[in-house]
Amino acid sequence: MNGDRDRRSREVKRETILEAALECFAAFGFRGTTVDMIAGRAGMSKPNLLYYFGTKQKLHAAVLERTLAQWLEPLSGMRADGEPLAEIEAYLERKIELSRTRPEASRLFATEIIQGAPHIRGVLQGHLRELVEEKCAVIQSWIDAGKLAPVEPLHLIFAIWAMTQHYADYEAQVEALAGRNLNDVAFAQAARQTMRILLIKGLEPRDRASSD
Amino acid sequence: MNGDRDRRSREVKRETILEAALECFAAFGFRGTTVDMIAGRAGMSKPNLLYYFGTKQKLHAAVLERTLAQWLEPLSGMRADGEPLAEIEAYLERKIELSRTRPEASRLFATEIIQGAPHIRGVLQGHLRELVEEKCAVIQSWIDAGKLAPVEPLHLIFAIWAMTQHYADYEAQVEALAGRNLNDVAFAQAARQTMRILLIKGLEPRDRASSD
Amino acid sequence: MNGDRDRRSREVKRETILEAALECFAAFGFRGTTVDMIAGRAGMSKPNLLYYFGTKQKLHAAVLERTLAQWLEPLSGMRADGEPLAEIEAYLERKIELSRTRPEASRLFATEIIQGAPHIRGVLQGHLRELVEEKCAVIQSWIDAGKLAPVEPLHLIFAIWAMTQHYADYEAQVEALAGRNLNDVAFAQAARQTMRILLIKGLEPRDRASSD
Amino acid sequence: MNGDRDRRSREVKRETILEAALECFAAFGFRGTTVDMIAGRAGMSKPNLLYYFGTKQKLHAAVLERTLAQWLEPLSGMRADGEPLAEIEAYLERKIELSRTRPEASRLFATEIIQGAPHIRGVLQGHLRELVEEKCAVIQSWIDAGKLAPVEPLHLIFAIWAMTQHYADYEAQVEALAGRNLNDVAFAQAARQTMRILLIKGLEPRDRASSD
DNA sequence: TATGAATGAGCGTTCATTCAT
DNA sequence: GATGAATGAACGCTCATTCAT
Repeated sequence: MNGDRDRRSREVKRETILEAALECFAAFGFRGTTVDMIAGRAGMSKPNLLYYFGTKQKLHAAVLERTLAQWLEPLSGMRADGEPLAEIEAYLERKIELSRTRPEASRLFATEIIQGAPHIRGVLQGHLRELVEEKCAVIQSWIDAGKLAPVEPLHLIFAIWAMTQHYADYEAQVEALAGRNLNDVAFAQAARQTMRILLIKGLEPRDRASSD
Repeated sequence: MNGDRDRRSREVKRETILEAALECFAAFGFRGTTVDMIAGRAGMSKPNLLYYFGTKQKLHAAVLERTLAQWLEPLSGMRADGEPLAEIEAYLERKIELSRTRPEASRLFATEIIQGAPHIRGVLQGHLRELVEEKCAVIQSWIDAGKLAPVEPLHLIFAIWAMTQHYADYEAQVEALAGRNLNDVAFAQAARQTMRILLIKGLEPRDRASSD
Repeated sequence: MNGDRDRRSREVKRETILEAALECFAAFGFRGTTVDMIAGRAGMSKPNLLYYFGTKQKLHAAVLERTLAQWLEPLSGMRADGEPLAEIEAYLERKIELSRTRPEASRLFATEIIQGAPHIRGVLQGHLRELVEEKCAVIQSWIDAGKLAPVEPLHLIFAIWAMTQHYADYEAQVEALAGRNLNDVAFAQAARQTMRILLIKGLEPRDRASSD
Repeated sequence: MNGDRDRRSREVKRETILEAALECFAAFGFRGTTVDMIAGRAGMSKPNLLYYFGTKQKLHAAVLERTLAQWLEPLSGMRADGEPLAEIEAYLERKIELSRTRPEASRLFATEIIQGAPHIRGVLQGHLRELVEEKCAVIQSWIDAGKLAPVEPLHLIFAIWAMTQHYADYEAQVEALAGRNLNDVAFAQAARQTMRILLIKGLEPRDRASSD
C-alpha cells in the first residue's frame, strides 16, 4: 500500500516536473532555460528536481521523448483505406487541434530542429522517417488513383506541418499582427477555413472538378 | 587613401561579425548564444568583437535590424495593380528563393518569435503590422473582385510564410526525411511545384475554373 | 535544535563576511575592493559569498548600514542637560575610544566621503543632518548661556570629528611618524591629553577663566 | 628653436596629464581610477597618455611625488625664531588655504594613507618624519620656554592637520551638513575662526592668560 | 607623436551540479 | 526524499597594456 502510494507520488512529481520543463524548454530553448526556472515553476527546490532527473540534459531528453509520441500521433492516424480528401482534411484538423492545445510541444521541436536537431537526429532518421515514408506511399497511391492532384507527397506533408505549426511556433507574431488571441473562436475558424481551402481545393483532382 | 583602407577594413570586419552573429543567434537565440561563440566564428577575440559593437545586446539588435530589411522585401514587392494570381505566385517565388539563399535570416526571426519576440515586439506591432494590413487590403480587393477564392487574407499570408519558411526553419528535419540537401535542384523544384499547386489552384476562383 | 544551529551558523557566516567586507571597503572603497578579496579574507568562495548577500552592492550597503549605528552613537549621547564642558569631554572620549577600537568604521566612511559619498548621500542629508542640527542647537544654547567660548557649533563638531578620526584614518602615517602603535598606552594618553587641552581649554568661556 | 618648442609642448602635456590624474586619483583612488578616465579629462587618447608615463602605476607615482612638495611646504615654513602663537596661527592659515585651493592634494594623500600608505611609506618614514621631528623640537622648545600650554608637539601637529584637512577630505559631508559650499566666504570665515579659537586659546600658556 | 585596433587578465555574476544533513 | 549551502566553470564585460601604422 505504502509502496503504491510512494510510487504514485513519485510519478506525479515526475509529471509535474516534465510539464514545467516542457513549458520552459519550449519557450527558451535548452540553453536559455535554467534549472531554477523549472524548479520554481514545478514548486520545488533545484536539488530535489535534479534528484528525479539527474541532470538538465537528461530532463531535456525525457521531455523530448515524452512529447514525441503526441507529436507523431496525428500522422499515424492517416488511414490508407479512407477517402483521400477526407483523410487529409481529418489529418489537418488533428494537427490544428494539437497546435492549439499543445503549442509548447510544437515549439519544443521547432527550437530543437532549428538548432540542427542535435538531440533527435536519430529519431528523425529512424522512426519518423519510416512513418513518413509509409504515409508518402499512401498519398502517392491516392494520386496514382487520380484521387488527388499530382503533388509530391513529402512536400504535401511539409506544407501541412508548416501551416498548422505556424500558429503554435509563431504565436507571438500571429497575435501581434491579428490583434487577437489564438483561442478567439472566430479567428481560429478563419484560420482553419483558409487552410482547408488551400489544401482541399488545391488537392482536388482536375477531372473531379469537371465531373462533379 | 589610408583612411579609405581603414574605413573599408572596419566595415569588412563589422560585416564578418554580423554574419557570424547571425548564424549563432539564428541557431541558439539570444540567451543561447555566447559572445565567445560568435568571436570564435568570426576569428577574433571576445573583447575585440565588443570593441566593434559594445555589448551583446547591441550586436543582436544590429543583426535583427540588418536582417529585417531583407525580411520584409518580398512582401513589400506585391503590387496591387498586378494580376492577382501572378502577383501571389511571384511573391511565393521570392519567399522560396530567400529561404534557400538566406535560411539563417528565417531562423533568426523564428527563434526570436518562438521565444515570445522580446526584442522585436515593437516591429511586429508597428512597421510589420502596417505592411501586412496594407497587403491584406490589396488581397481583399482581389477577392472582392472575384479574382481569388474567398480566403482570409491574413491567414493566406501566414500560409505562404509558413510553407516557404518551413524549408529554412526545419532544414535539419527536411534533409533528414528527404535524404537530400535543400540545394538539390530536383528536390527544390518538387517543393516549389507542390507549393504552387496548393496556392494557385487553391486560390483560383470557382467561376474562373468553370469559365476556362 | 537543528534549525537553531543552522540559523546561528548562518548568522555567524554573515558576520564573518560583513567583518571581512568592512576591512576591504574601508581600505579600498567600493570600486577598489573585489569580491574575491573579501571572499578570500572570509575564507570562502566568491559565489558562496554572493549566496549570502546577492551582489557586491548589497553587501556594501549592508556594511554601511551596520556601521552607521556605531558611527552615530557617540554624538547621540551628548545630553543637553549635562554640564557643557563635561559633556563635550565625554563626547571626545567616546570618539577617541571608537577610533581606537573600530578604526575601520572610521575609514569606511572616510573612503566613502572622499569619493563624494555616492552611496550615503541620503544619510548625510537626512538622518545625520538632523542629528547634527539638533546637537548644534544644544551647543549654541550653551554658548548663549555663556558657558562656552563663542565658536560656531557646526565647526566645533567638525573639529572633534577631525581630531579623533585622524588617528583612525591616518593610522599608517601616525604610526610611521610616532614610531609606535596606536594601542601604546602612553602614546594614546598623550594624544588624548593634547586633544583635551585644545578643546576644553579652548572652549572655556573667558569670564570663567578670570573668575577662577 | 624647434627643439625648445617641442620640449615645452612635451612639458605642457605632461602637466595636463598630471593635473587630470590628480583629480581622478584623489576622487576615486588608484584602483577606482581608469586610464580612460584620465585620458578623457586630459583630452587625449589612452595610448598617447601612456606614451608619456609608461604605466598607470608610474603616473600615480609621478602625481604623488609632484604633490608631495606642495604638501610639505606649509610645515616647512614654521620658523623657530618667530613668536610661537603667531607662527602656529600662520601655519594654520597656510594649511587652511591649501585645503581650500588644493583639496585634491589632501584627498590624494588621504586615500593613499587610508590604504596603508603602500606607495609613500618611504617618504613617511624618511623625509616627512625628519621634518616633523625638527618641528616638534621647535614646538617643544616653545613649551619649555613657557610660551605654549604643555601639549605633546606631535599630537598638536596631528590636530592641525586633522582640522584643516577635514574640510578637504570630508568636503562632501561638510557641504551636505552645512548646506553650503566651502568657498562661501562667511562659512569659511566661521571655520577659520573656530579653529583659531581652539588652537590659539587652547595653547595659550596659563600664566600668560593671568598676566594679560 | 599619436591613435585605432587588439588582447590577456580579471571583474561581478550566473548556473548546473554536488555535498551534507 | 528534500533542501540549504557550496563550488568550478562559464558568461558578459572592463581595463591596462601592447601593436601596427
